[in-house]
Amino acid sequence: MAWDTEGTRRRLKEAATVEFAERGPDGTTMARIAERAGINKERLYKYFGDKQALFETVLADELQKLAASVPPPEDGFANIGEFAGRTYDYHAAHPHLVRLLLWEGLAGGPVADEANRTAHYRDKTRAYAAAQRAGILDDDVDPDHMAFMIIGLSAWWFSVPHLAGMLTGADDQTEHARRRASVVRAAQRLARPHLD
Amino acid sequence: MAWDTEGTRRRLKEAATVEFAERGPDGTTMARIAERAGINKERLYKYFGDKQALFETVLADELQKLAASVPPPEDGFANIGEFAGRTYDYHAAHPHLVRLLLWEGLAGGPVADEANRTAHYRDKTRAYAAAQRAGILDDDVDPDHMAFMIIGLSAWWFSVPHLAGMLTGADDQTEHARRRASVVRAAQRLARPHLD
DNA sequence: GAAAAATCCAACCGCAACGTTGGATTTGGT
DNA sequence: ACCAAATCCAACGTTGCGGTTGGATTTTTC
Repeated sequence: MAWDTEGTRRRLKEAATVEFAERGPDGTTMARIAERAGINKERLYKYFGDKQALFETVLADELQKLAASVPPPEDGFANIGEFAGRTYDYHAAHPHLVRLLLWEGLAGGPVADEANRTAHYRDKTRAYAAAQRAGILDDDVDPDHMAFMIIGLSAWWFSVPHLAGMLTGADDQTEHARRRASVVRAAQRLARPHLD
Repeated sequence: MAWDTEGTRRRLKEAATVEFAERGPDGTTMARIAERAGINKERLYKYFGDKQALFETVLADELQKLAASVPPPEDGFANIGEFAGRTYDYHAAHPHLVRLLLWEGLAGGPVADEANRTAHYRDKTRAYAAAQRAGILDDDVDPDHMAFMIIGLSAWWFSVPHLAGMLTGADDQTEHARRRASVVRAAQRLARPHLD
């Protein structure tokens, strides 16, 4: 088998993603990551530095994937509900991400990849503002807050799943669909113009 | 000084609340809790058992305080916006609680005080359902999901403060007021009946 | 075939944490 | 005065983790 340094790096990062999402930065051990990847623990340090750096790499990577998978719609949020729905779908398919995000916020350490993320959210806010000026979205709520709350509507379900469970019962197939529908409706009600 | 076992218990619990909220179950050490309380570490075990049990006690206690401080309004959610605003205010004044809740969800261990909490949420859902039947709230979204999302609108700001910061800038006094206003408006738009 | 790079392996250091224990000391009740 | 309960104190055993290191082994490259 040929040397495959990119593959090694990727396998380590994937294992780290799973472990970090599951147990958090504190609960995760470098030995477990290596074991899960089937690669010697010592490789981790050569490739990623220490644990904190590895965590930041993992999180930055996963955020990139989200941004690539759920781009802001070309219609300028004309169908904001479906946009929120697609965000919900992404989180449902990749529950790692929200968990990593929460671990990061709770730990209170450095914010991974902060410059890029800030720029990304600036663009997003601009897009919302443009949609408001165009009359596609209501301007009842400031664009940055609207962006933040739309994210929240989708992600909240995966942020406190035990609370969701106590309120709604176990989330089987039908409950999952029901939740998605609620997210879509809530986003519409929150952001679409209406007469009141 | 007289023996004050209740006071000892309370001081330990308060110290534990601060530490657990700040660093989470993993990051918190029993020694630090005792040190913060100014009480010998060994007392913790006599009073609360092990670390996990202490954490559950702390969380159950803080949830009781929230329920006592922000009761469902007597007007049956006629002013749902202000109700969400008061919830936001409580979280702003007691940022411990959301953090404890998130640590619990992420850790994935046993749910503290599950029976009482489930009952509490059942009642809450019933109250929302009644308000919907009375025409005070829109029935566009199922009552359990509405309750869950209203909680989310208030708590999301404190769940991912670093994300909020990247979107809105630092949260000084004015930003704080702005956020509260957005929560109030969002809750109204989400739940109040309107013609569309 | 030799040198260089990637990987594995195993052991190590230092440290910090959980939970316990055995006793000394203080306080309260009777 | 005496006994029981609450507290303090200091040390312990054990476990586990982060990060490093020195070398053996395999693969690539030239």
